[in-house]
Amino acid sequence: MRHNRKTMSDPLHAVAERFAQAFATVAGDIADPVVRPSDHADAQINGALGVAKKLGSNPRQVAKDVLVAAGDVSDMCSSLEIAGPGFINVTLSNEFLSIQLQSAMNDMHLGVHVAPTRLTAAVDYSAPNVAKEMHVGHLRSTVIGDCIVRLLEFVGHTVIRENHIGDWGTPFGMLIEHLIDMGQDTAAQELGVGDLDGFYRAARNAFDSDDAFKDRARARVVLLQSGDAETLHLWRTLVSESTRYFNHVYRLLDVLLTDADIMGESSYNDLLAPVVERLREAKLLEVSDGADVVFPAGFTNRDGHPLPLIIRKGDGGYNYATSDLACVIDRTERLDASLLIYVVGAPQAQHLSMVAAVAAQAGWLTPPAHMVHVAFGNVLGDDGKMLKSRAGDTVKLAALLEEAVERAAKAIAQKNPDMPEQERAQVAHMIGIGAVKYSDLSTDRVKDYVFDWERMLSFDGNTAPYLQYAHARMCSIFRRAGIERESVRSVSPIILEPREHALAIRMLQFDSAVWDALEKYSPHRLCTYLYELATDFTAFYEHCPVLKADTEEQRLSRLALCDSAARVLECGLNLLGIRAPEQM
RNA sequence: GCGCUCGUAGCUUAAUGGAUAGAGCAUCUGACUACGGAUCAGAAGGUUGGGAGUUCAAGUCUCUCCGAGCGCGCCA
Repeated sequence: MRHNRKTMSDPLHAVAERFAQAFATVAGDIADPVVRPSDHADAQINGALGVAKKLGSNPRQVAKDVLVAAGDVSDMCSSLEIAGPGFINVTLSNEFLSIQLQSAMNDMHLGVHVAPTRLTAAVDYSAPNVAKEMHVGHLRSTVIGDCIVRLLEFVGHTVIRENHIGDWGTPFGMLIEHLIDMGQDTAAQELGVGDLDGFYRAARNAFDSDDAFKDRARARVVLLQSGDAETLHLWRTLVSESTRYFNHVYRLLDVLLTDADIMGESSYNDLLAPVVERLREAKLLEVSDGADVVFPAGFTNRDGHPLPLIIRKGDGGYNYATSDLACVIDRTERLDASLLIYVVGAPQAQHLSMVAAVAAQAGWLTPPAHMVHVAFGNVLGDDGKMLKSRAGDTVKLAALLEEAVERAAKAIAQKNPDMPEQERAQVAHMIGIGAVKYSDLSTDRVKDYVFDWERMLSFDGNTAPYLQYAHARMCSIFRRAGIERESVRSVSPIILEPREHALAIRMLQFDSAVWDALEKYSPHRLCTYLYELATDFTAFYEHCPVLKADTEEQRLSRLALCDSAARVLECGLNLLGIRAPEQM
């Protein structure tokens, strides 16, 4: 009985739907019931206040009229009370919750409704540079982008992952010459073990200190751009050794990116000249200080004059604006994407909005197609400044992830010494990486956050290990009970106790939690939901005996609730890109 | 100078314009030979940076001031 749901499972939506007609009747027009979560009940209906204002009548009276107009809703609500200035407090009936929950749990998406219109989305994220180490700056883009990709796919959109790696430009002259000096095999080995920074530094050093090298490097750039076969071969060595290393980090990080997702800057080389041509044909191009530029409306520089987007530099070269525009064309015209997502740091906001403005003016980005900048803040050290290593340089992402796994392994060894060595290593990976990712995803992405090992690896509070532990407990009940989880999936839950009631509502809200996170491109909203789910579960678990339930019927019902909670939690963590071990 | 982002308990933070601003950590008080104590229950902690405005209702919207960060023509 597995199917894709078109309807929403969140009971608050059901309440809103049920009361919509009553509100229309009373208001004489379509009026939003304004159903919200409540501290005073399962939900509160706030719409009467607005309607009363419009009608010039008493809000409590409006609320009364709405209740009359709604008629018998006892199949959904066990109690409706008018409170305060005109709120309607709603308590949902246990029978209703039981039916809804069983239906949601029979669905392969656990009640999350599919997108009403399916889109093709291109998500631009991660984007490391060839021959440069990935550092914490890439962590956020990669982890947030990965989560957004998973969310989009989950609700049925088609997603094209775009890893826009930095594989082109003037630095490649010196990098290739350094590669030649080192010998390809030696260089490949150095790059292969991940010492990209050492390689880059050495090349830079030679470039700065050796004039002959500098001349060779400049000549090499020309060769590269003219497509010289030998030069391209050397360039490919650099790219492939680097991507091999990126893949090592991606596997460690447990994200979806593969080689198939790589669309480096070099991929757009042939599209750069057409960008200029098409802008010229569209009569948008102007010459300013020897450069070809476009002046999009509404942007000014520090003198208050129009701010240009430079399409072609005075020396005839292209720059990042050109290739970003080429990307827009490629994504809208070749890939037919209508949702262009950029998971890029907040400082690039102005640049991206200028690109969007020019693309729109040129007709390459016509509604409903649009660009979304999923901006994020910095990772800070405990001094409140950009995270740096003790020596003061950037923190290598790989080293940071390895430390996370080590720390998690230590914690497990201490708390669960009986776990076999090999399993411990796997679980340590899930917990360590999960902790890093969750700490990145669990606060509003636009803010900076402080990187804190202690806090992210704590088993208390809003952390990945806490959620993973809650999941492991849910699973362990079935081992104790000696039955398969699947065997309780046809049980219709009996909801009686307040904690069962609260847990059921929470699970049904997975639908809106996922959509809320997706619509705002804010993974932390899903994190908050999962944390609340975990705390609701532990409260239930504490107060409602499962294995020692009064009757066999109740025991099965509660086991079904445990299984459902585990499924929702695992699915939610999965959407965040975090694994949920069954034991830890 | 102009623009963007941020400012919430000691710390880390949440909150579709809705009632008494919700959590976690730390602190304090309870529950135990425990369905995994890697737990649960409770207490205390706030004039949401200041001020004004819009609204039946503002942490949320508008304006202004203060503070922090970032951006503002040929780097990406």
